[in-house]
Amino acid sequence: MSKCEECIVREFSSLKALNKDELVKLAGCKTSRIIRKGDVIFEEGENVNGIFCIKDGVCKLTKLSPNGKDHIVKLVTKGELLGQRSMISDEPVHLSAVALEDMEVCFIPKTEVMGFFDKNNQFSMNVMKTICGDLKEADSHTVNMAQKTVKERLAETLLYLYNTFGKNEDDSLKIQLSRDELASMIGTATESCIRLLSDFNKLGLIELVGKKITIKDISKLKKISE
Amino acid sequence: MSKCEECIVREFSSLKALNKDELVKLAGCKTSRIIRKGDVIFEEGENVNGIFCIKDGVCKLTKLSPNGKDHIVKLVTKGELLGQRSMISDEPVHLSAVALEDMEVCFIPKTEVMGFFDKNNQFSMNVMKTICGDLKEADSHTVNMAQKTVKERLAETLLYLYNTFGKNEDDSLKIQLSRDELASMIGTATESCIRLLSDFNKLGLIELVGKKITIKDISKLKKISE
DNA sequence: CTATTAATATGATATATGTCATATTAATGC
DNA sequence: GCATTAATATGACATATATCATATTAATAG
Repeated sequence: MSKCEECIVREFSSLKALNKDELVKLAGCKTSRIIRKGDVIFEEGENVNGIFCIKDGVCKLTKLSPNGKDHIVKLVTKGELLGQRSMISDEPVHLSAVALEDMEVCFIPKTEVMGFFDKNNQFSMNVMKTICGDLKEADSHTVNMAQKTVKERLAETLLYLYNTFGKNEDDSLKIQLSRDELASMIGTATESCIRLLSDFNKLGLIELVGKKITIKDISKLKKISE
Repeated sequence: MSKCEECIVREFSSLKALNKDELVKLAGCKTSRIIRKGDVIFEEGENVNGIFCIKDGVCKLTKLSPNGKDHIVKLVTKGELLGQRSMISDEPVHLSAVALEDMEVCFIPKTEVMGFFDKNNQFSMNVMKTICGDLKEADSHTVNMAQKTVKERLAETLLYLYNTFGKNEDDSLKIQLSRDELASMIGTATESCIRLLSDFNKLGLIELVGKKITIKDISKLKKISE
């Protein structure tokens, strides 16, 4: 069983507030899992009863809309936690989590984590700040969806993917999303997404080679995204 | 100086976790204010350094989008708190608050509230749960904006206003929003909002008399909202 | 390696929604 | 009470985006 002390999640997440004893205790109750690309970690409405620590990989959080389409609400990557809101609210998760790449995660049961809230105020504050950050981001997304055009949202999302997940040696975006997934992030039809990517390509803002997307003109994309 | 013990905000908000001593302390440091309809309580980017307790009235929380239009993110009413996220994140507020009616609010300085986080775990949990609820709601709004039509959103919003704020003796919606504000809630142009209201009126789903809106057919509105 | 399926791409068209113009009505100040 | 401004309403039109059809290309299974 690997040590939580040296884990990347401990370094970047709310867990950084835990002391040695607490981390040892954590290591004792966690379970590790390998998750394959496309696998479902949990599904909207499920009772998760704990949190996931992402040691490696990226997943999408999606929400089913009444019309039956999935919408990608957020991408979550290594170093981050999953399922905090649901645990605190003591409710089923309101989003589904699906791996976009092979992942390595640990699961910590709710009972264990809830104990830290009582005993470790810094941990509580960290979790709260994380969720507050999520809330701010969510509000901003809502306004973007309501006020920006699809083109603006696409430009913004491409820059977000570039800034958050970086690029490969050939400069293409490191994170691989299907056109369908990209469309589901920006809230549009797949065809519209493809069409606009095609337009951006023709304008020299990006380059499309197979599934690979390469950002060519950051400043122009920024301008388009407003 | 009025007592916090008997205040409606104490009854409904996270503050219900506070004991008598804590409430007395609160009463000593709070400042009361009357706010007139249309007045700004705080503006996006401001440092608020505390929270507001809404004793009476309703306000809108708005966010300015890059294109210069305001979007109404949320309505907040008596019994609720304002400015928690900003206080916890230790950041400027990311939304503006403007009174939709005459309001009565109390302001509690940050220093005072932050003390409760350390000493009163139930209070911490209450605040966390509130913010988690806001987050869930915000995600749901994002998906609605991305996936639903303006018509669906209008129907949904009318039902929300009806269910949350109730009706007058003449059955019209208690809360008074201008067409402009309603449009800014559902994320559309004022003219489109007016047009759809007009359509709903002709279909007998609602009744329009001056600014007053009366819900006539809840189940059909529900159907439209999906 | 080939067959089958899924993903990407593009055209044609329909439709929802935004924008601009202009009434009409209500609210407000003097 | 009248003038001025703001809010509501409606028409005409432009345009962004969705939908449906159909290639084309890539991925996958057998």
